[in-house]
Formats: sequence, C-alpha cells, structure tokens
Amino acid sequence: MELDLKALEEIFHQHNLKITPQRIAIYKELVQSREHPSAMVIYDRIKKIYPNVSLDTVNRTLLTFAEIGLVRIIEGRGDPKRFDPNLRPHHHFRCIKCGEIYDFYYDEYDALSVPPHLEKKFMVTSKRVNLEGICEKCRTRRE
Amino acid sequence: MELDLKALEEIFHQHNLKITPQRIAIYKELVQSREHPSAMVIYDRIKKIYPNVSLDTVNRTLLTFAEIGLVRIIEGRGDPKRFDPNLRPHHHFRCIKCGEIYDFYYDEYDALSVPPHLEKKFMVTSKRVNLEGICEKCRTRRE
DNA sequence: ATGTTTGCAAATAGTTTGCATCCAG
DNA sequence: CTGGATGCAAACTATTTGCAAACAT
Repeated sequence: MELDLKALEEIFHQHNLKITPQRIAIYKELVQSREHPSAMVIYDRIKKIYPNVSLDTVNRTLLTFAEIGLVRIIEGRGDPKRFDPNLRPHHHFRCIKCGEIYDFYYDEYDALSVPPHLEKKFMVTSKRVNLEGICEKCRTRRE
Repeated sequence: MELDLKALEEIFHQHNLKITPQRIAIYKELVQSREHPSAMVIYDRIKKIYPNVSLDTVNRTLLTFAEIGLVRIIEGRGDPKRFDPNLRPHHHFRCIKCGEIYDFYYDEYDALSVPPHLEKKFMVTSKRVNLEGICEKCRTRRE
C-alpha cells in the first residue's frame, strides 16, 4: 500500500522532483502515522529528528505530494488539511466526537456504479463513501 | 426540501434562537443559492440588501445553523467552509476543475448498508457518497 | 554549475473572540 | 426590560508567498 524508498525515489524522478531528506522524512512520517495527520502534526514530529525543517516545507511538500497523486487531501469540514498516503481504494469513517478518521475497505463500496442519470453529464474519476458516527473509543469512554 | 418562513421560525423557537432579520436573510440566501456557497459568498450577496450585516454574523449564523442541524457543512478539502441547506438525503459530485458541487439523489446510495465488520465498532449516523470528476461545463469548455 | 528546494519572515485568507451596543421577546 | 444577537476591531489559525541561501543532480 505505501511505497518503499526505492519506489518513492522512482516517483520523484518521474515528476522531476529532487530527492531531499525533507521529502523522504515527510513521506515516511505520514505513512507511519495512522491518523491522517495535518501538516502541523507531521511538522511537530519531524522537528525532533530534523530540528531545522520548516513548517512551510512540510506544507509545500504535502501539497506537492497531493499534486502528483502520492497522497490525498482528506475530505473534511475545513480547518487543518489532513493527508492520507493510502492509495488503495478505501473509505473513511469519521468520529464526530474525537475527529479521528478510520480507513476501511469494503468491496461493495468500491463496486458502486455511477448513477445512470449522471453518466452523460459527469465524468467520474473517484468514488468515496464517507461514514460518520461515534467510534468505539468515544462510545465506551463514558457518556 | 427547504423550509418556508413559518417552519423556519418554528425551528428557531425550538432552539431558543431569536428571529432576527439577519438570520432570515442568511437562510433565504443560502437556500436560493444552488452552489453551496461559503460564508463570504453569502455575505457579499446579502450586503446589497442589508448593507450593514457583518461577515462575522454570517459566519456565526451559519455555524449556529449547522449546530442545530438546519444546514450541513460540506465535506471538502479545507479552505472556505461551504454550506448546504438541503436536508434530504443526497450525495455530492464535485468537479475537480471548477470546484462546483452538484447535489444528486440516488436510492441505491441511500440504501447502502454499513460494512458488517464495522457494525460492532462504530455507530454510524451518516452515510454519504462523494463522487469526483469533470462536470459537463468544464468538459465542453475546451481542453 | 544551475535550477530546484529550502528556511525565514512577512503576507494573506478564513475564522473566531471580546466587548459595547442593540433589539427581539 | 433583559438576555441574547449583532457589528466592529483585534486576535488567531492555517496556509501561501517572496526571496536569498543551500543543496541535489
């Protein structure tokens, strides 16, 4: 699902992007974070290893990644953009209490067909199902 | 689908919200805009009729509406929040060129079942399908 | 070498907040 | 009357941009 270093560098080459330590670090951090972090969250973590990366670089890099299709910007209700390195077709459940976003896989959703009445008007390139509700943690955690 | 004045005032009462000209105007403007406008867009339009409403009021009002479930904040990729007064179950197609968001109705999507493996863990309160692609306008408009 | 990328600082966009005034009930 | 709602200005958060220095190729 995520790329190893070799494949990552290959992608960079394909898009004429230089292989910089920042880009590698940002991608790695994003991949091993399971919670679809924002630029700020990634920045905070990376700072500990590379104290002189700037938040701007994290932002620019993530946007670059999004442009070349390496990551997706998650659909949400504004505020900090959050990023998803998972390129396999998948869907999201968002907890309305804690804001956590969980990936899940479900063939039935992947196989959804485009509504016939839209097919003539729109060229559909992506289909995603977004579920919302209360996650396990928040449900058991009182209330 | 949208509420008439009577019903709207009724809703306000139910939530102990006062009936102010600003709230009425903002709701009306939102309802008759078919393009899921942002606070700023609504503000610009309303200003022409009520030159002294403030953008803050528009923002606060829309957030209040969202809290009481009168409107929904649309799922998007950050930046300006956009609002949807359509309470009927429906889904969205977003054009990746122009950013326009189109409502559509499709029983098959409404009837989606929650994946069995999630049912134990999550309490699902909302299911939405988001399609993306190129809309008719952008497809015919060259390129 | 050289063109891209980076870090910094400043600018911008969007939204939120504090507070005095105003107005709906 | 009176508490909630509004308008204004300032604060804040997230993101973007200009530019010189640094780095990858």
